Amino acid sequence: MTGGILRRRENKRTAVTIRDVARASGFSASTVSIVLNNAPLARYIPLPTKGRIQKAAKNLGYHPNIFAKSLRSRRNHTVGVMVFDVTDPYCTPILRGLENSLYQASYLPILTDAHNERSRFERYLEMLLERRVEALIVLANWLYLDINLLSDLERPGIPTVIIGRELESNSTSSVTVDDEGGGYAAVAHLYAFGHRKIAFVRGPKTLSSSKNRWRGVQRFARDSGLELDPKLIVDLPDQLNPNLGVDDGNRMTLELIDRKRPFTALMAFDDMTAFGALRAMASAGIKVPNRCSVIGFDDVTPSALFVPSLTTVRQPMEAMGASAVNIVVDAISAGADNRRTPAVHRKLASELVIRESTKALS
Amino acid sequence: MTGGILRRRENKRTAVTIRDVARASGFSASTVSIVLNNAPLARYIPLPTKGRIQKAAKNLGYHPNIFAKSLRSRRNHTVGVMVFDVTDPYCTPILRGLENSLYQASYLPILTDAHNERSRFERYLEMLLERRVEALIVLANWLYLDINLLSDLERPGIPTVIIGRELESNSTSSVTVDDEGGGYAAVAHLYAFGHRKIAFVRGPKTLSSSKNRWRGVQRFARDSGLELDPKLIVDLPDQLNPNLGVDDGNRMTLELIDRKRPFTALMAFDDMTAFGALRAMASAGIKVPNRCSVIGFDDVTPSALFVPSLTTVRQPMEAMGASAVNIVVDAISAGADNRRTPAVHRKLASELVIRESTKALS
DNA sequence: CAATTATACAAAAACGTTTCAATAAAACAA
DNA sequence: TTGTTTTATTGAAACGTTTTTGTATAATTG
Repeated sequence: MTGGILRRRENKRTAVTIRDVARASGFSASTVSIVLNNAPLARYIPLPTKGRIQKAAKNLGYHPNIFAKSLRSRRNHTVGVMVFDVTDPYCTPILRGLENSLYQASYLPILTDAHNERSRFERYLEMLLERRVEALIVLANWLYLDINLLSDLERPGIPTVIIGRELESNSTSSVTVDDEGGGYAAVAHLYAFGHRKIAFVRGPKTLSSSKNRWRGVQRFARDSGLELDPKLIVDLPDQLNPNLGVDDGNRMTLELIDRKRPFTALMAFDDMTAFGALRAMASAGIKVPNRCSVIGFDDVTPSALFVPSLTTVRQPMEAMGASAVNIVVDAISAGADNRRTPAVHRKLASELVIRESTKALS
Repeated sequence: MTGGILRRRENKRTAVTIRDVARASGFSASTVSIVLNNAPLARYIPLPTKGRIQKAAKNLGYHPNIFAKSLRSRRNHTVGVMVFDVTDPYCTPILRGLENSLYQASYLPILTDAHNERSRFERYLEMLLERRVEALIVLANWLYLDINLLSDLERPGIPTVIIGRELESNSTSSVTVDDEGGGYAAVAHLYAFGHRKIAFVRGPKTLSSSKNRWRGVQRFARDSGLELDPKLIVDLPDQLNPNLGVDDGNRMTLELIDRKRPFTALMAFDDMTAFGALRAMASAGIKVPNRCSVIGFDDVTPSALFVPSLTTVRQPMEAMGASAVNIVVDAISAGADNRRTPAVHRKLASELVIRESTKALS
């Protein structure tokens, strides 16, 4: 009645094993294994034999037991992906990039989310290592707890790459965006549009990207002679939830407005902050971009949807994900050949995306 | 020099096994296993013995090899999570819910993203089954290719739940939101605010949530006597990318405006569509909510951030994720005890969230 | 005191692969 | 012819667990 050849030993829900294939094809389990895996020895096996074995395997619907396979080969084609907060829209495009490249390399990701809690991060790290993932990709978005996280990540003997942040010790690979260049480009854009009174909502001090973006701003200021007015600079507080960046951005912008120090453009730490700023401006009756331009950073998905759509500095997030996979996959195969690979550090260029929220001063 | 007791057999990077623990503690491997797993027999093992074994294990830094463990127990505490598009903001909160509940149950998720491609979905399904994931959670966001997907999902003999859609055949568990109730609540809200000329941008016809939300609208219309003007109803085209819903929403709204048929409120299929509508209104110079109210559906993260923030019908996404995990975890343990579980279908209530984009007619 | 019954542990048999070493036949070389 | 290499296949030994069964002792019973 069933189309296929068999149902398996009646009641017992036992899977078909390599020995079943051996029996059905009339060869030994060894030969079957050799043929089905195209092992080196397969060179000596004549075509007809191969054919019979493959046919038998297909007929029986044979799928090698992956546990047994892993036990022997000590590999499982799985990598651990650790994010600090999935709900951060910054994550998703990177996840997409990771997934896509992993798929092409026939790896599967185990996803963990630390909720920005150190203990949870450690527990997950433990779990992933116990499962013998072949590599670790850490998505360090909005990450404060770095001090000894570093040591945690250097312990395990598997390829590791961290996205979005470079560890002080260079021994762990990293993929970052050129924050400084991005910061530079952002002010440069405002400046080119004629803005001179520019307000800044900087990121939390402990975030390295904060520092780097600001460094870019300073460099541009020196290069161009732009004056950075301390009265127009505020800092986001340290804060564990990226989505709350909006509230902080809103609050800081209101404070800025409150200072009665006029400005015609505002550069926000990131897009979330910029959203908050837009809201603050709206509530203060300041039209964007007519009375004030606003620029963000990251180019998260909502930025294009907002009204007005947000001018921002795009991080090539999918590419960053792809790059990270690239690094660990290389390292994995190097490890398989007993070659040693040095850590690699890639810094990707950011790109200015001009939309509606910035406008030339008339 | 090293704090811990040992480095392992010098050069050979071989892990510490249960036999090492046995040797170090002076007991047999069986005993060690029994103690470390708290197997039933552990009842007969005196405390001192347990102590010595645990100490030895800790000293050696013993971690059971999970491959071997899985091979014996045929379990791996892993579930497959299949989404159709991670970049859909609707996914993230659900993912968070899934992750959180899985964590509590000590399961780890393998995440796959079908990119809305049938072939990719099938390949991933294959991969997950080969890995013997213990359950499957399918996140059917923005899903068109359901016709034989259904049969695919009923084949594998593992607990499966589908979020966001109910399959015609009831044999696969599902977690859905009360779309009809949500649709009802949405119009009811507009109606309560005095709106009578209401425009609708309905979802793609092939989406079951489209139909159900509309059914809710119709039911309210009957209940209240509200007249649904066909001239004020447009449909989103079938379309594979949820993020493009914004463009479509924009286009459809412009068309609606073009019809010169006045309306004071617009109900969009979902938040993405509503964002498009907001943009269309802005470009047509229609102020929201003063001249026209707009309501969405879903309550994706950006909805709260928009200016004006979006009134919408919230799907309890985290709860949906949690509920799905709940269902499969129950089914897994039922399966372990050889009990049979029937498919369960949960329909969660939606919740109206009133924000700035709707306003009472004055 | 003999006969049970608990208690405390261990040997060995799986689980399903892959791979090494062995064997045997065939092909080739001298 | 004999000896060597190539071709074709296999048995058995891992991989590191868990679990079943077995065997001692020690404690308990009648």
